[in-house]
Amino acid sequence: MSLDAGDTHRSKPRARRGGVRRDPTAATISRVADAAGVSRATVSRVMNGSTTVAPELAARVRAAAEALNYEPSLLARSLALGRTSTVSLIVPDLANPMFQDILRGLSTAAGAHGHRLMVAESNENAEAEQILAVEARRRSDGLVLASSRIPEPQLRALHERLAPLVLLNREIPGTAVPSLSVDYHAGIRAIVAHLLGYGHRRLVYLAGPPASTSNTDRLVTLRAEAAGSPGFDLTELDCGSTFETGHAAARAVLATGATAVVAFNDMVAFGALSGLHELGVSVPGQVSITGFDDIPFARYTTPPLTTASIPKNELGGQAWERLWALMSGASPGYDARFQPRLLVRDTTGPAPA
Amino acid sequence: MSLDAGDTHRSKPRARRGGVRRDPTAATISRVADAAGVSRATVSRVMNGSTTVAPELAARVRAAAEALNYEPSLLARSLALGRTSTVSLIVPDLANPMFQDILRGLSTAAGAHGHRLMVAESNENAEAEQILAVEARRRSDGLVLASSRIPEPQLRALHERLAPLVLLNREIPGTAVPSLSVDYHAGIRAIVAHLLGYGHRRLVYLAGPPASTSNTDRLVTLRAEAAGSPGFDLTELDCGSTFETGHAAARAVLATGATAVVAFNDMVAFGALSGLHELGVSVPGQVSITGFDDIPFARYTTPPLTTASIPKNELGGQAWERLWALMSGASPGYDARFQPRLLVRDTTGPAPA
DNA sequence: CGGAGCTGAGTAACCAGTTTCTAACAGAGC
DNA sequence: GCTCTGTTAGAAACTGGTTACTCAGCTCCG
Repeated sequence: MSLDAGDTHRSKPRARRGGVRRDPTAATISRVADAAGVSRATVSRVMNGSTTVAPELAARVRAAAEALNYEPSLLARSLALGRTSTVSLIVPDLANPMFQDILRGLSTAAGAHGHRLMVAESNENAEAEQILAVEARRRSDGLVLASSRIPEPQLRALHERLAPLVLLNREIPGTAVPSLSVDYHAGIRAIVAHLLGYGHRRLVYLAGPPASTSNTDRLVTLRAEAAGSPGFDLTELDCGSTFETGHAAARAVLATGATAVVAFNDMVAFGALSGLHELGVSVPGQVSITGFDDIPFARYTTPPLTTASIPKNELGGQAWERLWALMSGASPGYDARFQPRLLVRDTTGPAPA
Repeated sequence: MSLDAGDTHRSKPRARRGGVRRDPTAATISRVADAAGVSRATVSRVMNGSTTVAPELAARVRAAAEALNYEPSLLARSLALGRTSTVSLIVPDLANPMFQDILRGLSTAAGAHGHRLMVAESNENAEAEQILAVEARRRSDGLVLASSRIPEPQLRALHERLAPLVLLNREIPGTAVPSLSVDYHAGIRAIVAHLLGYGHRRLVYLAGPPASTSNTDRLVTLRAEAAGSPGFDLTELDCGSTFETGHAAARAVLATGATAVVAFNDMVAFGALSGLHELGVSVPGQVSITGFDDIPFARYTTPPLTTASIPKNELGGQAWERLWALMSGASPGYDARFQPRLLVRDTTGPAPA
C-alpha cells in the first residue's frame, strides 16, 4: 500500500493533450484517491460499500471524501454501469390531474426500487411526443407512455427503439409491449345506462382530442349504444380536453336540444357545467352532465360531478411493475384492463318532462 | 486515409480485461467507425456537423450510422462535454396548476435554447425536497426551486452545492442567488382594500403550508392591515393548499362569524366555496371569498372566483433567463418582484347588513 | 522545382467512474 | 522455516463519447 499522496492512480501521468478544460478543483474520484493515498479502485469500493477494504483504509477514504465534499458523478457512474436508474414518463397534458395521479403512482413505485422518474409533457402534440419519447428514453432505462397520441403506424415503427416500454391507455396490437388500460367501453355503457334510466333520450357527447384512442373507444361505444336503443339520439360535438373547451361548448350543447351531456373527461364536464350555469341552465334540472376519471375536485364542484372513477394510482404502480420486469429481463405478465366505477353524484337527474 | 474496415481506431486493441459486460451488438461510435472505415474522431465530427470532413467521407459515415441505427450516447457525450443540456425544476405540488404554468414557461424557454427540463415534486416535504434538489442538480446543469419549503438554515447551507440555482418565491438574504418572486404583500393589500371597500370587517384567513414563505408574507401583511385598521377583525385558520383542506375548513369558517374569506390560494378558495355551498351558505350573499394565483379554472367556478393574478409563465421564462446567464458565466441581472393584479369576479360582494 | 501554407483525418489524451486481474503480504499448516 | 492459501488493494482495461495535437499530402508561390 502506497502512502504517498502522489499521483499514484494514473497509469500514465503525462502532460495533458486532448480532452476538455474543466474545473480543476472539482471533487473527483481521482482527487479523493490522491488525498487518501489510495487508488481510484479503492475509493470506488468504499463508496459502494464493498467489504473487501480494510476498515482503517475505508475510514481514511471516507474522511477524504468528506473533506473534499466529494459526490460521485452520476454521469460517469451511469456510463460505466450501463444504467441510469431513471425511468421516464410522457403525458399529453400535465394539467390533467388524472395524469398527475398516474405520475405519482409511478414515481412512488419507482422510488421504492431506487429509481428516479423523469417527466415530460407533449402538450397533446404527436410530433413533439415522438421526439420527446426518443430523447427521454435515451436518458433513462425505460419509458412509460401515458395515453400516447402518436399515430399507430409511427408508434409501431418506434416501439423497438423505445423498449423497455410500457403503454397506458394504449396498445400496439400484435406486439409484446405491455399495456395497461381502462375499459372505457364499460365505463361509457354504465354512464349511458344511468342516463337512460333517468329517462334521457337525447344525449350529446363532448368529444376529446381526436388523437386520443380512449376518445375513440368512448365514441365507438356511444355509437353502438345509440344504434342499439331505439329512440336514443346521439349528437357528437368536437370539443377537447380542458376547462376552456368544455366551457366554450356550452352554447352548442344547448343548441342540440340534448338533455344530457356526456363529457370526454371531468375537466370538460366542469367547463360545460360552468358554461351552462352562466347561460342560466339548471344542472341537473334541465340538463344532466357526466364526466370521466374522477379527478380530485370532481367531488367539490357545484353540484358535485357524476363521473366514472378509474384507478389512477394503480395504473402508475402497475406500470412500474411491468417496466421493472422488462428491465430485469423477466416476463411483464399479462396486460390488464381496469374497470371504471360509476360514481353517481349530483350533476345527473331525471330528464325534464 | 485508411480504407480498410479493421480496428483502426483503437490505439491498443488488446484482449479485454476489466470493464463491463455489455451488449456487443449495440451501436456505438466505434462500430460506426469500423463500418465506415474511419476513426472515431471522424464519426464524431460528422455527427456534430463539423465541416472539416470531406463530403464523400461524411456521406459514408452517415450511411454507416444509418445502417446501424446509431444514436450517440447522451451519457458519454455529457461526460465528455461536461454538460448535460438539462435543467431541473422542483415544485412542492404538481397538482397545483400554478406550478404547472411555471413549469411550462420554464420548459418552453429552456427548449428554445436546446435544453431539456427534468421535473420533480417534493409533495410539500422539506426533507424530500433537499434530497431531490441535490439529486436533480447532480443530473443536470442547473436548478430552479419553486416555492421551496426547505427551512432557511438548510437552504443557506445547501445553496452553493446547488448552484447554478434560481429561486422562485423564495430568497436567501445576503447571497447572490437570483430570486424571482411575487409581491404577496401588495396582492394581499389589494384584496383587503377590496373587501374593506365592500364593508367587510370580519375576515378569516385560510392559511397555507407553514413552510411556505409566501404564506408567511400573506400572514404578515394581513396582520399589519388588521393592526392598522380599527374595527378590522382577523381570524387565522390553519388550512393547507388543496381543495380538500379548503372544503374541510368550511364549518370552521362559519363558526368564526366572518363575512369574508381570504384563502391561501385558488384551490383552497374553491374548496371553501364548495364546502360553504354544501352548508347552504350563499356566496357572495352571506360570505365573500378570495383566492390567489388565478389558476385556469378560477374563471369557471360557480360563481367565478375573485382572485389575484400572477404572471406564472413569466416566472418560468424569467427563471430560465437567470439560470442561463448563470450557466454561461454572465450576470443574472437584478432580482424581480412581480406585482399581482386583482381580478374582481363574483365570489366577492357587499358585506351582509 | 522546392519550401511554405493549408486541409483533412488519425492518434491519443481525456471526461469520472467500475471491475477484472494480479501481485504482495500475512497467517496457517506441515 | 517454508509453502500454501486467502485477503486486500493496485494496475489497467473498459463504458462511449470529444478534441488538442500531429502529420501526410496537396496547392501555391517564388
